[in-house]
Formats: sequence, structure tokens, C-alpha cells
Amino acid sequence: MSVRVRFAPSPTGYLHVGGLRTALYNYLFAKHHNGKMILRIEDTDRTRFVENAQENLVKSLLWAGIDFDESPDKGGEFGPYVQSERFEMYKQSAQILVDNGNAYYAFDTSEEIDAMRQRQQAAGVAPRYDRTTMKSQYTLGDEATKQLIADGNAYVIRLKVPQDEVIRFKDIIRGEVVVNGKEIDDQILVKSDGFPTYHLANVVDDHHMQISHVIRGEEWLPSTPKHVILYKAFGWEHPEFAHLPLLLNDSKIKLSKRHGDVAVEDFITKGFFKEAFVNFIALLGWNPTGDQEIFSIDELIKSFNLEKVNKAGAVFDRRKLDWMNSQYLRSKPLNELANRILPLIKEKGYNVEIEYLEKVINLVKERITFAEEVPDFAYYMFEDIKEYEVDYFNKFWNENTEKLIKGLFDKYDKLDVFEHDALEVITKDYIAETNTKFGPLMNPVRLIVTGKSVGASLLDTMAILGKDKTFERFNYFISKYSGVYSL
RNA sequence: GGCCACAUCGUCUAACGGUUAGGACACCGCCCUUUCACGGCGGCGAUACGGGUUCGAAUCCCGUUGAGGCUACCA
Repeated sequence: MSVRVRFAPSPTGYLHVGGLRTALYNYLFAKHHNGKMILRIEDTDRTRFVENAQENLVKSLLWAGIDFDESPDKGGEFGPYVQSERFEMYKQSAQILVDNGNAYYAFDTSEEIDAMRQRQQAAGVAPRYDRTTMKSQYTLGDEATKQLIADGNAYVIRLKVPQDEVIRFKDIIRGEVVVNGKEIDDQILVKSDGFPTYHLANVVDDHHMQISHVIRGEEWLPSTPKHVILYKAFGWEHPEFAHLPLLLNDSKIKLSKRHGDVAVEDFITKGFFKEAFVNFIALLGWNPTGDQEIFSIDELIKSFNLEKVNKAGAVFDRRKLDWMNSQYLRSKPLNELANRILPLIKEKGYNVEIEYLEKVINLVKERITFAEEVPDFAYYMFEDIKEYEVDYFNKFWNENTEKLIKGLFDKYDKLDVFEHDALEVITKDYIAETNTKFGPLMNPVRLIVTGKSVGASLLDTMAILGKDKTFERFNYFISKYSGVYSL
């Protein structure tokens, strides 16, 4: 059997990281099995529809490297891939169920349903549609029902759940799940506005689109029995199910919009590499066995399998995500990094050659998490020093060091090749000659050249900055602070 | 409340029924070192609890507890 899976978001906002993980697992599963990945937009709730949401969803998915074989944009032989465009199909499907006795009409208002629920809760029973007392085809009879519809009364269509059956299905991740029909509510299939609910549309589409595996979040597990009933009512085989563990926040509750950023695009904006983000997300709830932490997308595809997906929810740990990003930052080609932040560099008003930018990135990349930090972290590589760190200045700048530093720069001045190795030889000779140490000598030099107390290798910093700039800073510093030993 | 599913270091996780319960993030220490990092080495730290099955249980079964999901004319 060929593998066909789908990612089926609602266009209600932005792509949630949990949604991305679901999409990713579907994608990895499809690619692993040489199957097809389908995007279907589930927009049956027009009250929650958000303009441009679909575009945003697709943009985030594409950013992560998840593309589709069939989608609203690409089309495909099972289209359309937007549920609102499949309206007729659901209508006909619902009619089939009414005709074959697996669904029925109901005319209750939402107030009446609310009242029913309150009665049930007060009585301590589970809220469920009460076929015996409510205004449905059950209590009204077929003739009266027909008449009410003919008269233009609003109605819904409900699934007639077999009360005396035990529903069983196999979940690839969780094993067999068993639910008693008595526990299942008569789910609304068609709303009074004529639109199908998720349950109907989902089952109809998955069947007609020949979906082989439904891989979705655990929040769908409780409604899966309803879906199984639906497939049976239609006389269809149901696809295989795999319910993914939830992504949790620090409080171990389902990651949601209410608690910090969960929109994928926020992470894009923050500067995460897609490879790092995908790598991190993939390992949240799945592990191929072993100690490997860094996986390329091809490695993920190669080793992915549903059986290894965990059952328990996984907390989304930003610190590990940061670490993951820094790992990728260190291993990425310099030209890629340089091109990535070039627009940002220009935006800051810095006019530098790409080669120079690459050198600077290489200089500081082990000290930062995001490539975008470079212009701030090492601003002194792009413009004049804005200020000297006061504590550092007061600690290291005095009459002795001034004399010492001047002597060192006299030696540096003789250098034609202003590079790391040459600088190192000169510096070491000078240390031996003056009987000082690297630290006390170079700390003030760092202050003079960068204004800061921390940073990358100082010799490399000076070499990249070049002799002219280095001396410009030295001369400026001396002209301003010679004899001034406290700020 | 009911239903469903879940439970290994703080977090992500590994472990044919036989391991000193392994790795990673975070944290701490040491080394490296001009600073800060990177890196290397080491430390801290877990099988929720109680019963069973078994020669032997993190692993299988039952119960308890805990935390979660669902309980919409939302998905």
C-alpha cells in the first residue's frame, strides 16, 4: 500500500510549533516511505477564519523545508484541497448517513442544548445529547422532521452513535484503544449553517484523498472513536492512526498561544536556523535510539519511524534550542552566514566587504548563539569605539602600563605584515624582554582596541582590523587618556 | 465529575526481562587560555509509590498517586 499522509491545519492564525512538529513527522514519514505529503486546509469554521492565515502557514512550513506533493497551491488529482470548496461532497456524504440510518436531524437551539447540559451536570451525569427528550428526528418522527425542514427550520445532523457497541482501534504509537459506545456523544456532523464539522469533513476527505496514515496530535485521540464509527457507517476502511504526544510548556501543560511565543514565525524572526529548529523539534517526542543529537534532514528521513515516537508529552526547552542553534552556527559555511546577515549589516549603516564580514563572523561565532548577534557583539569591527568599559579602564590603565603599551606599539609599528603569527612573535619577544606577562600586557591593549573587557582572540582581532585601524585606535586612546588613569 | 491516554535525572531522552541505569541541555568544578567563549575532563542528578509474575523487573500485569488531553453547531 502506498503511503499518503496529510497535514490539515485550520487557517486561524499562525503556524504553531506543535503544528510544525506534526507536519514534520508527517513529512518525515512520507519521505521515509517514498509516499506523498498532502496539505489540506480545514476552513469549515468560518467564524474563526483569519485572512492570510493560509499564506502564513505555508510560508512557515516552506521555511522549515516542508513541502507538499498535493496542496491548494499545487493542486493534485484529489482536489480541491480547501474544505470550503468541497462543500457539496460533505452535504452528499451527510445525506448518505441520514439515508442509511447512521445520522439524524435535530432542531434544538443552542439555548436548549445548554439547558440540557446544565440539567445533566446538576444530576451528576456526563453531558451528552439526549435522544429521548430533545427535539430530533427520534422524538419527532420522520414525517414531522420532513415538515420542519420543508418549513425552513434550522437543523443540524448528528451522528447516531451505536450505544451497545464497543469501539476498538489500533494506534501505531499507543496500541489498542477501546471505548464503549455509551461514552460517545452523538456528534454534530453538519452545523446549522450547513457546514460540516471537523469530524465529518476530516473523515470524508481522508477517505477520498486516500490517506493511508493519520498522524496528528494527541488531542484528537478522544474523538477518534467517532471517526472510526463514521468510517464504518460509510462502509469504508479507516486509515491507520498515530497520535503524537503533546508539546508542553514549562508548567507541563499544552503549549499554547497564551503562554509566550509558539508561532513558528517568531522563531524565524529571532534568527533560528531552520536546520537547528527542525532538528530540535524532531527530537521532541522521538528518538531513533542512541546518543546522536545533530541530525541533517536526510538523516531524519532515513531513520524516522512512528514506532519510536514517545507516548508522554515533551516540554519545549528553549535553552536546548539555543544550544542547538549555536551548534549549527559553528558548523555553517562562513559565506552562508555572511550573506545571511549582510542585509542586517547594511541596515546598521556598515559598509563592508563580504570577505571582511566572513572574517569577523569567524572571529566571534563561538561566543554567540545567533548569526544576527554579530553586528552588536563586535560592533567595534565595523565602527569606532563608542565607549570604554569604565571598570576595566580603571583597573588596567596606569602609568606603568602606558609606558609598556607604548613600547609594544613601537614594536608593532615596525611590522609590515600585520597578521596573527607576526603579532604573536613580536608580543612574546616583548614579554620576555620586559619581563611581563601576557595578561597584564594585553588587557589594556584589548581596552584600547575594542573598548571592552571581553571578546575574541585579541591578536586575531587586531589582524582583521588591520594595522591602520589598530594604530588609529591606539593613537586616539593615547591622545585622550595619556596620564589620565581614572574615569 | 466522566472518558481517554501518560509516568526514567530540573528538561529532552537511551537501555532483546540480566547495564555500576547511558547520552544531551542546564548547573558546578578543573584543564586549556590575554578576557569571554569553544573544546577537553570530572561532578551533581532519575526508573512516582505499592503489590504481583519471574532465578532476575525501569522494562510484563494489577492497584494507588500524580500530572495531562478531551468532554462545542472550534479545530
